Amino acid sequence: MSNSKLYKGSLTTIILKLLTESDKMYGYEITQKVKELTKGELKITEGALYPALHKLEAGGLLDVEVKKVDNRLRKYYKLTENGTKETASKLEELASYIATMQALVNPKFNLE
Amino acid sequence: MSNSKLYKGSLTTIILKLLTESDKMYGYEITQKVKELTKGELKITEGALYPALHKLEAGGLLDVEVKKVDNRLRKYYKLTENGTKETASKLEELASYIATMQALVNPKFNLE
DNA sequence: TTTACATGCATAAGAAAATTATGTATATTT
DNA sequence: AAATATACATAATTTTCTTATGCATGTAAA
Repeated sequence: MSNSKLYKGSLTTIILKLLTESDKMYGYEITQKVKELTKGELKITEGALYPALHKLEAGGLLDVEVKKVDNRLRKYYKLTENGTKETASKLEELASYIATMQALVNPKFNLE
Repeated sequence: MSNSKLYKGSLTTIILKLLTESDKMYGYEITQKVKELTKGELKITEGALYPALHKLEAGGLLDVEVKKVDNRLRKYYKLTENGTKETASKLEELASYIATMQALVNPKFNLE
């Protein structure tokens, strides 16, 4: 992660969401995808990414498959069934967070 | 703070923003105002709030004025000139964060 | 009447999640 | 040959929060 402190806490949500779209991804690929989607605004550091992936795996949300491509190791991660459920929950939390912050910061947005 | 991990990093922004609207506020008042504005969804804990206020004061973004009301102490905080500038910057960061997260999570929102 | 809840401040211990700094290794580009 | 890109990983430190605790006054409920 980088730049704004606000990104703290959202890395897991980002990883899970990307995996709902791509079936399986490896770590480096995730960093590149995020950089591309955010026009370089968000750069995920390895020090944040790899521990996060390991934790998601340990928690049963991701499965791993190691492959050797071009003589280099890749660890492909994919969502488990439980991971898919958790992703939906995380995305709801994010939507809720955004709505709450807009209500706080912008009087035009009122919570129902 | 409470509930979602996503609130990490946004407490300072919330405090500063509220102070642009209310001229001066004291700690307990801030907790109640946030609870009210978010329909109870976000509860700021004292363990997070008071250190945050002290840090903002130490950083020159807030000024303090102690008053005794109903035989109880209140520490009223207000934005300094520098605090007002920093608030604008923090609010831009928040808007940027929201736009970025929506681009990541919702393909309909694309960054320009 | 005393017990709970509300108001008002504060700090300390610990957890969570990042940053920064390294380390290893191979492949490609300059 | 050196720099950059690809690909993983961990350790030390920092930031920011939660949880727990402490003090003090005022009011409502049992």
